[in-house]
Amino acid sequence: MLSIGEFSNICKVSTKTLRYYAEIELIIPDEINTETGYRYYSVKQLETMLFINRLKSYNFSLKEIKTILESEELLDEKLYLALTKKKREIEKQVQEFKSKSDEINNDIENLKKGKSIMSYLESIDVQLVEVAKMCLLFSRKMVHEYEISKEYGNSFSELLKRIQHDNLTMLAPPMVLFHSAEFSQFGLDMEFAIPVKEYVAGTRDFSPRLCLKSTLYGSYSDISSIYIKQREWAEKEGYESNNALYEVYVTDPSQVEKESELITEIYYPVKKKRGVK
Amino acid sequence: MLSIGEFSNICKVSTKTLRYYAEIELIIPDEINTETGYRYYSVKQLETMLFINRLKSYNFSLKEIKTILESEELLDEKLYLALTKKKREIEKQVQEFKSKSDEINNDIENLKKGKSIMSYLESIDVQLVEVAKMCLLFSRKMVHEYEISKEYGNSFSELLKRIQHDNLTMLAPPMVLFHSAEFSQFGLDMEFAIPVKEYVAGTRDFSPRLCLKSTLYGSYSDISSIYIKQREWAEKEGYESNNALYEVYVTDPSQVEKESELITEIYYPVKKKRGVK
DNA sequence: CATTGACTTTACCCTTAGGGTAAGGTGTAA
DNA sequence: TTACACCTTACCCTAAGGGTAAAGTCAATG
Repeated sequence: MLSIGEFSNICKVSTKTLRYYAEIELIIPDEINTETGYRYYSVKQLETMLFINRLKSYNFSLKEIKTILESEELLDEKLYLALTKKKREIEKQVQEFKSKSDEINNDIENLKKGKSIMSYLESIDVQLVEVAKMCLLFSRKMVHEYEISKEYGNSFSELLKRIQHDNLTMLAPPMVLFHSAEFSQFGLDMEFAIPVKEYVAGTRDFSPRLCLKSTLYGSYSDISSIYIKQREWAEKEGYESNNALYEVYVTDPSQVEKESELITEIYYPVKKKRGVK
Repeated sequence: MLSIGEFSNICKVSTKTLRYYAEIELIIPDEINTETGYRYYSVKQLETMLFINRLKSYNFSLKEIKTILESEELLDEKLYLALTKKKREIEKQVQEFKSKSDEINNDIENLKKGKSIMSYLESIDVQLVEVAKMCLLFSRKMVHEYEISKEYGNSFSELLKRIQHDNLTMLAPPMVLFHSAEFSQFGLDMEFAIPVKEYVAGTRDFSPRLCLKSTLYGSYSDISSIYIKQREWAEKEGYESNNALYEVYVTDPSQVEKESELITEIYYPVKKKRGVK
């Protein structure tokens, strides 16, 4: 039997770690003196520790390692699945890290040229536009976060089916109106809509009037910079929010191959602030 | 002025996070109502938040971001250095992740063949050998962890200088004896030594007698598996530790290009346990 | 046999970047 | 006035241990 110190020295794992692992029942000393509480490990446990370290080096969490260790009989099958999954995770991470690295490089180049790394903000343009009244075929619902991307597909395909079935005339690309800015308990209050020519059941008038309009090229993850630019513009020019924000999907997300080809117009309905010239 | 909720919605950062950032003074609301404690952010702070998010996406810690933000005047210089450093970190990580991925692949292949992922242990061989008495030119000292790799170079080059100066005859590659298994407050008790033919001042007899001998090919990071195999062997055959462990550097680490070309012999002095046949 | 020094135990606090929840105060529109 | 949405602080939780203290234990030494 090996004391915790000996075990620690042999497998190069701190005693602190060994005590922690015993606590979470990842590897429990084969023998514990009931009087003194001293932990004694068997030589056999050295290999277990080696196995744990190997999985740890593959970025498995201790919880994951524990479930693998506990699966006695099917260990190799479980291990195979776990390794395959972990490999995919790691490869995804590698991709992410590489793009981060590219972005950093880009910023570094900008800095060398004396440009701020936030200079991309200047390329976002905000226009004040008057949007004409239109007739929307719409479908408004509360959508939960986890079903949001599914709901895009569902709702628009429903609307498009309706358009085809009733032989309606699409006047503009599909759009979504956000009647709430955030997820409540019931989800997000979204209105999926397509401008059509004919006034029929299930359509309504929509007249946003004055709007700030910006165009987002590429990934949706940069959306906040658009919101920010619009806010800044409004603040500077003395406008304030007037209605629910909406977006127009100029390119069809389901038809676009690369995220970078997406084009989305962001409309922020505003009105002149009272007391501002 | 924007309430915390508005600010949160615009830049897509949770209110919880905003409160936390205020607490650690990363971004403090421009105005705080002294009566109600309500936080109000300025539109200008939206861009700061965007900047923070960008750095966060590059894996900067909040502490790092804070120091960057605090460097007002030299911001661009500091930023440049920080980005360059972070890029190197990320690229290093990518390399590490890639080798992990390769190792996982290797394990997966083994599993497919029905071999355990720990099967590499079987290729470590442990031999019981009788080591002849030798005369060591030695230098024993307490070495701290942070100076250990430096100390390898220093100590051996001193010993080699001595050998050259005194015209001694080297009989075997350099070695290190570990008189303590772990770092104490004063470091690790290491004896750097080279077997020589001549008995002169600064030499001593060394007679380990029976030893378990294993050879480590490649990186030192796999050392614990060797220790473990030797322990297992000793346990199985009824031997126990008899003296300080030592290593022989068959290849000169300073001359070897790739880690994988390193060859190190691990000697574990043992004796037969009493009461075992 | 007693003492010393190395080893071990439990217990408590700390780390990152917030998430979750509760209890209670605030703002505003009907 | 009353809802109801929004805001506040306070407390506990996460993962994987590191650091430290106070106290108990082991083995070798004198």
